[in-house]
Amino acid sequence: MSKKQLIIDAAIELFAKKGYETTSIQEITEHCGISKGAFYLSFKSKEELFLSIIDHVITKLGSTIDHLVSGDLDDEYKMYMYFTQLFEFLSSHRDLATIFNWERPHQVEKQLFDKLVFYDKQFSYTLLKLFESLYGEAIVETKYDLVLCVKGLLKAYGEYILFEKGTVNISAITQSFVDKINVLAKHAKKPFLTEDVFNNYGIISTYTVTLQKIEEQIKAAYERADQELEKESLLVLQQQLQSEQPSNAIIEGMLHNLRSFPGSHHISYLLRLYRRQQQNGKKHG
Amino acid sequence: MSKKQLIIDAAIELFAKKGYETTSIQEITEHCGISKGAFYLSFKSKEELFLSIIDHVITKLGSTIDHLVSGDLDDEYKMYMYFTQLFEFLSSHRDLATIFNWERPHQVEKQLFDKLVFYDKQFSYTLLKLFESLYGEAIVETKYDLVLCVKGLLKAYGEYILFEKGTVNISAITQSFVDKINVLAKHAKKPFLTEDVFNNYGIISTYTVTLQKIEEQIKAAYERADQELEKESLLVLQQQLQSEQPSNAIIEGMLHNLRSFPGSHHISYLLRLYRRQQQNGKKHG
DNA sequence: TTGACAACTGACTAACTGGTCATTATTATA
DNA sequence: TATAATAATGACCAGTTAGTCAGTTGTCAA
Repeated sequence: MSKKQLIIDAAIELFAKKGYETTSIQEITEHCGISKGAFYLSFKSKEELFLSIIDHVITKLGSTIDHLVSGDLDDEYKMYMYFTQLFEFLSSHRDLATIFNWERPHQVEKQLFDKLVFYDKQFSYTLLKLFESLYGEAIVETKYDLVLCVKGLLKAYGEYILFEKGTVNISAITQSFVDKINVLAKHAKKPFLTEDVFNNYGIISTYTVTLQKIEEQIKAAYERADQELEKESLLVLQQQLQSEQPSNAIIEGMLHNLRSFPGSHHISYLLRLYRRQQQNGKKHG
Repeated sequence: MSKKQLIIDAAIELFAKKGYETTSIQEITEHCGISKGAFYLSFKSKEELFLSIIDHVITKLGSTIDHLVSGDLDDEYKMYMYFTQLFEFLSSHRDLATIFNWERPHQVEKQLFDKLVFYDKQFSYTLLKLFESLYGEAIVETKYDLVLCVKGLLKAYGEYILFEKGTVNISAITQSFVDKINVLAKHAKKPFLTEDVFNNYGIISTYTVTLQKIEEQIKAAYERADQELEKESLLVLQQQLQSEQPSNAIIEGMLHNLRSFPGSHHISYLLRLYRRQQQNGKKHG
């Protein structure tokens, strides 16, 4: 196992137990039997470690779940599988999930906050699309409200899973969960979060990826990067985005160069979204 | 305004903005224009300040809501009013609610953790009783599950209120919320959290107040106390609890002596519960 | 065996923490 | 006004923190 992974694993365990603020780097290094100096060979700072862990969990969860959404399964079954995976992930990566559940970044820590807000919005958007294709016209008035409620239910169920020390019956919990979604979708007729209010709240659909936002991320990543290849790749990437006719191949190549670099997953995510938006724009325009 | 209140107000503002761990006493004292030494004239430590804030919020919320539960209003209306008060409290004490929502004590901070867990259980219990008297036999299988779900929904709605900077339509939000509870109570038929599972989870009804637990709290309070009257009152209270025939009058008197002492509210809460338990025990035994 | 290079160490720094206490300012009392 | 009592101060303490860097150790090719 790489040193980086060793540190991440120790940190996840300790952050889950004691919290980010109250866990010192000293403790982390002691816990995995390396020196303090060695830590700074792998990470530039404590904050970078934390960002790294977030990327870690997003990548891990994303790789098991993302393909589900884009697959062409039956919608009902898709939803069932989606939450099964989610609950399974929670129960098999309890420490990781505990950190996510407990550790809330305050607005002060800008980068961290933005990132989590972004993933949250993405998640909401995924749910919205799922519900739209499942229930169609029936929930046109209540769909935004439904998303909010389902996220709330998820928190309650998730917390139960994290709390419960023994094994959890994932199948039973998922069935119960999906039942509730069906019930709410079918019978709840007094939405609070309608589209109007919703746009103010701005959880989901109003979030558009702009070139500027991506460039900000690239710039931030550039400052964290230390290897030449990474730095150059980020520069090339930025140039491509600013040019009139960006080359698909070069962009893909740069992302490939950056794949082991913390934060690159987020950038490529943004890029994918951005391109999808552009295509939709063309279709509708 | 008393110095204590001045500090509490400043602390609430800063804790909400920056978090408990990352807010220093220096910052708090600077924010209200007093010296560091003056802080320690009002509070023994940073932790006591935090415990004080919790008591503060519980007392504030409790005094506006508690009488509702014990009053003899129509159940449906009672539920509506209950959540109205709750949402109103959230939106008019946003900083306070933000702290409660974001700041999670880790098991390490034993006293704090116990206290919050306790209030959480109390809240669950209140909901359970409310639902039982509202829906009766219809939810006998699903009531524990319903409590869990409602708490989840509450988190989602509550977070929306905290997030939303402008004014919030409390009436609309409550109607929507109550509608969801009704829908879930009527139609959700696949409970996950049945009584069995529930007892393991142990959120609610399995929580029994023992004399030992109360004595622990008194002991902890004794160590925090600095005035003679408080100390003596706590000692007398403990003696009364241990004696064969505790005197109601003395206990009430001691609680009265302690009413301005942080934490006394919690102790009297426990005592009320304990006595209720004893009475129920007699009835059923 | 040598030497170049990378990996690693842990004492060290500067800043900050919660908390203390001798000193000073303010107020009440005589 | 003089004296006692109380309130408030901020320099100071011991401890901890993230982060650094001169020096040691290990590795491997020549």
